[in-house]
This record gives sequence, structure tokens and C-alpha cells, in this order.
Amino acid sequence: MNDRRLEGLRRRQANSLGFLLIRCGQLFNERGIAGVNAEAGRPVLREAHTKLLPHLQAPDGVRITELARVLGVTKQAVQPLVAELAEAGVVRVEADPADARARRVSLTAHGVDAMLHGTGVLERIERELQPRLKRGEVEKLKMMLRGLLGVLEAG
Amino acid sequence: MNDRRLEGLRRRQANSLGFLLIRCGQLFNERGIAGVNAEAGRPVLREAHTKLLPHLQAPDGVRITELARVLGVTKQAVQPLVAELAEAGVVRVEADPADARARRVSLTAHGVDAMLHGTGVLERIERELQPRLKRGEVEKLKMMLRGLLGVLEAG
DNA sequence: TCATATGGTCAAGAGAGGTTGACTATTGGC
DNA sequence: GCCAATAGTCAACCTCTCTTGACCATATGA
Repeated sequence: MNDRRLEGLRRRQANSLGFLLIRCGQLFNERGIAGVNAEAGRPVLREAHTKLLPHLQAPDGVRITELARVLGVTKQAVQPLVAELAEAGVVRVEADPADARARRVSLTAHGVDAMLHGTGVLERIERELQPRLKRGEVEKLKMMLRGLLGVLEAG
Repeated sequence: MNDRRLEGLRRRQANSLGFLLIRCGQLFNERGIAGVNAEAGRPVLREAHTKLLPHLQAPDGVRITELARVLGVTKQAVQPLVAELAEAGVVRVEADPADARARRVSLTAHGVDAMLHGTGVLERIERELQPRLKRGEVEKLKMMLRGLLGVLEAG
């Protein structure tokens, strides 16, 4: 009885940019995390990390408060995550030369390596998909996604 | 000192299909959940839901065990979530006519409405983005994403 | 210079989401 | 008809994530 409505739902989803991106992103994220953890032999990467890390790429580091703001949580929520990453040697926390109250979180050389490695895992997944995708289209897809990401991050 | 390496990282990420999809998907997901919750006036949708719901679109419903398998968790973990959605009238849990041990979880008419509404929120976000995107490219982007999603879900 | 705002920490606790283990009911092959 | 495998539930418990609230140190401007 619901079949017709379900069919309509599916068609509408398949025509929604957001839905398509969310599903594709979820699938890549799951496989990427699984891949990294499989190589490490133990769980080292959680979804919380993949949300925090993209915001740590400013050369001079980012304030805890700023991280909390962009993630939409309190600064207390960010603290344990930063502490954990600092413990693992992925980030460093330093005094802010311009404000003695503040501290700046930035990637260590090891942290950059880790992120390059993570990107490598995603690239491997992409390569495994290649045979089933049209070669030229993937490059075009990436180009459009870069443009879209710019728009999304701008606000 | 890390600037050059950070620059390299950024360039490599911007050329990784997985990275681009994960970031775009995250941003859409966050905004979609925020939009639905803002309209409801209270938090009604969590990320756990957006992971479970896409698997509930089979007309005859899905078994708890099957849901657990595709989500990669135990069936005990799925139970509270299904119970919560049943309580909210989004899904119905019925006996499986073919196996008296099993139960089938499926969307109610109200659940389909809710998912259509969620898709509508994503469409609104997409419309708000439209002015800053090239019109023809969005359609092409969707077409490619549909193809990619098919490949990803196939295995 | 003193009041107020801001950056950050510490502590206690709530709630989501997951686990393992023990259990019941039913199925299906032998 | 029996017995191992399967679907699901219940209970106890753990970790992660986040919150509120109290607190200290520094900055800033009237």
C-alpha cells in the first residue's frame, strides 16, 4: 500500500543534492575509518576526529574557543578531544603570543603525516572504485565538488 | 615551518574524491539536522536516525538482525533506536509472516511523510545555494553522484 | 584602576550508543 | 523427534560526548 509513496520518496531523494552527498560521504567516511583502524590493528580514529581535524589546518593554530564555535559545542566539550590528540602527538598546544590567556592548537609534523596517511586510505578506496567509474567523469566530479565545498564553507 | 607541508596536505585533500564527499556530506548533514530541529522547535532528529532511516525503505520492512548487520553493530544496539522510532510513530514493527521468530521494521505513512519533509529541508538548503552555483552543473553533479552511489552501495 | 568580558580549566553528572552474557521461542536439517 | 542455529529480548555495564556550574588568569575600556 505504501509502495507508491516509497517509490516517490526514493525518486525525490535521488534528485536531492544534499541527500546524495550525505549518503556518499557517509559511505566513504565509514570505509575510511575502517581502513585506518584496520591498518593500525586497533581503533585509533573516531568520527569525532574527522570532524575536528579539518579545522586544525591553520599554520598558526586555532584557539579552543574557535574550535568550539565552529563545531557548535562548548569549549569544555572540545578539551578532552584536544587533550587526547595532544597525548597521541597529533597536535600541539602552545601559548598564544598575542594573548596570554589563550592557547593555540596546531598540527604537529606527525599530525600532518597522519592526515596524509588518512587521505591515502581514501585515495586507495577511490582507486578500487575506479574500474567501475568513467575515468573522465571522476575528474569533473572532483572539480565540481571543490566548487561546491567552497560555497558551503563560505557560509 | 610546517606551512609547506600543510599546503601539500590541503592540495592532496582537494584532489581526493573521498575527502571532498565527506566534507560536503558533513556540512549538508549538519545543516539538514539543524533545519529539521529548528522547525520542530526541539531536537527530534539525531545522526543515528540519518544512518538508520535510509535502510528502512524496503516495502515489506527489514529485520532487526539485517539492520544491525548493515550498520555494523549488534542487534541489541539497534533495538532502542527502533523502539524510539516506533514510539514516535515513524516505524512499525510487525511479525514476519514467513518466520515466527522474526519481526519486520518498516516505515509508517507518517514515517514516509517525515522523510519527505527531511528531504524538503535538504532541497531548501540546495535552493539557497543555487544563486552561487552554475545552474547546469548541479544537474550534472547529481547525475554523477547517483552513479557513484550505485557503485558504492553495490559493494 | 577597577569592573566587566573573555580564554581556558576542573568537576560532576546526564544521556546516547555501544558492548557482553544469559535467556526464550522458533526454525530447519538430520 | 531431536538438536544446533537463528531471531529477538532483557539486564548490566562501559565509554564517549556533551552539558552546567564554579573557578582562575588575563585583557580591555570607561
